[in-house]
Amino acid sequence: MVLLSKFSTIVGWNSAIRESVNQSRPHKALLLFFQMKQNGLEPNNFTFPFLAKACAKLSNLKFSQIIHTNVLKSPFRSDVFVQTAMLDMYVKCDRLADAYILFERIPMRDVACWNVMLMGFAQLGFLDKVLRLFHEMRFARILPDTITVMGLTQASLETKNLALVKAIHAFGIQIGIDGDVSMANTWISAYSKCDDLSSAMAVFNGIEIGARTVVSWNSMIAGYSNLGKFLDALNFYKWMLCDGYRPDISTIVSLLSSCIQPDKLLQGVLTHCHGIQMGCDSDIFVVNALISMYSRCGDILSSRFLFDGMSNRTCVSWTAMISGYADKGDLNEALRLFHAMEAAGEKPDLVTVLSLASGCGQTGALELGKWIHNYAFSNGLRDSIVVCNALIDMYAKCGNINSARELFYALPVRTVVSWTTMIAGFALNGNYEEALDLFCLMVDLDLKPNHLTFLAILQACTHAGLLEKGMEFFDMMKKVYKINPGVDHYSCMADLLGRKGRLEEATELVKSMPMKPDARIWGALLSACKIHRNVEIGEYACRRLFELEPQGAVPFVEMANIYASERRWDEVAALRTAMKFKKVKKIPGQSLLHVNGKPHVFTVEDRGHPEGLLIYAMLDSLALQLKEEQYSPRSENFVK
DNA sequence: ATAGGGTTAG
Repeated sequence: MVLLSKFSTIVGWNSAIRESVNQSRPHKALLLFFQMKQNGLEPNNFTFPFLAKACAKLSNLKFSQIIHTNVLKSPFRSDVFVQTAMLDMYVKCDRLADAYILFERIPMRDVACWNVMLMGFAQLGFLDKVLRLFHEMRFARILPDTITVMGLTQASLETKNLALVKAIHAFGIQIGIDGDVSMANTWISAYSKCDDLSSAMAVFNGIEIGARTVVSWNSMIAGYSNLGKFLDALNFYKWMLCDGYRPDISTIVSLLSSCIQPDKLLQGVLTHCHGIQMGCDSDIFVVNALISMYSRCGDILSSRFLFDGMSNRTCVSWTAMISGYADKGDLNEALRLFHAMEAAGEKPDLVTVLSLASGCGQTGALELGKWIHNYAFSNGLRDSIVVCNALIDMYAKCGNINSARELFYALPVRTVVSWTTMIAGFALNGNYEEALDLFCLMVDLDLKPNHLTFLAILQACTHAGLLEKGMEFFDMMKKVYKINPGVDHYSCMADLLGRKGRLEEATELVKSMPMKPDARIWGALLSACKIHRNVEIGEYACRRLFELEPQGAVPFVEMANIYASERRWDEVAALRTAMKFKKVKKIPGQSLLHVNGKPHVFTVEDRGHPEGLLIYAMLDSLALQLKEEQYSPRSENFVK
């Protein structure tokens, strides 16, 4: 009886449709709309925006077009509310161009229309387009509101432009919208995405305590999580709980993403437990985050357990699982899942291809890499600069520098990442001259090298032994480009100086570093001392290295080699005893090769390979040939 | 009618 009266008027239908949309059941809303039409009732200006929202949530173009046709046939086709809803619907279905055409045809555009377009462009990262729209909007004397400023903030985020975020923040204060919580939340996340957590904190503290929302807390937690600061994130979470706020899915996902480091498995498991206790462990976002957390922390079996237990996997779930296997070096399983994904009707996207390509680079799987290349290009990813960069990197890491070069020169547009990848690729493959030439060309073209570009060129100089060039670039980086060198840059320079026998300068450089030198730097210095037989500095580096890694065998072995080269046998013997006493073991170096898609692992003096006899016979004959060519391989290892 | 935090990669 109640039902009958409810559905006898348009108002009844509208409220039912509104309810469905608000409960995140867009399909039900659309179904109600079709039933309503069958009952002979026509939608009005209140119905259409709800239907548009349903289509937007589904991101379904077909349904959107049906709704749009109904609008055009209705008397509400020039209602500005309805038109705005149509714009938003097309934007959410990734049809920005269609939306823009509609937008230009609206005679009386109010602030909401402009905001929809602005947001659409902002979320795709078209900063210049957003700024132009904003200027046009001001020219049309439309007053910007909180949503406009949120759009501007989002657009400047894509380029991590902190100065622009600050300018927009100032503008927001100027027009008096800084008291709005949603606005403050946007600024919190904007600042934290630009790595300026003190500004984010200042905005957070500026919100009245009673006015804070779960989103305010989540934004702060996400800010710390993205920088890998688990403890700070967890403290914020604790305060949030103390203040009586209930965490939601985003809170748990953010906390999980701060555990994505090999040594944070325990934190990850505890967060998982807490998520279960809070009842948010079955949400697809949380499960996806868990899969990637477990696999990145090295516990791929837990990832797989969760993955296998999922009832509906999205592209993200598959990709998280695939990249877990690819990073681990298990390309067979990664590929098997990739095919299973296609068979399950889920379309691999750009990220899936990127994960596989980087997996191929890491393991040197050239044949599979070629296949990925072909797959990417025949699936519309030819124009993706990110994919091309990943492929260049993959070819370079697999040692196929010609294919890498070919791809690079064929690119229609190149980003700094493309240049950097290519320079690093040349450096890795011993094409030092090409690396230097490319770097100079880049500078000539007025492109700005970044800290990674400089790292690549310094590595090229180090491996080629070009001391003057290296120093020149190191200076250029600091003085011309105002980039502060990181640990890796110092490491390169110390290595370069050390190889050239300038051990005192190398030591001075390491001591002058503004950050704590890591084990690799002391290791590089130590092996330089080995080449140049410097006991004094060697002992110093050895001690520093021992402080950092008490269980490592490398300092013992290297130092023993230095003593041995000076024929100081007593010290060699003492070191050997110390090694036995400390129970340090040297893990033998390994070499990995892919032959016909199969990995082959070799260690020193390893005769275990099925074709070992043949391989070593081949090596012996190579050694003979080298001798005939008057090349004598050097071996400085007196101690094995 | 328009909006804020969260998953995969770099």
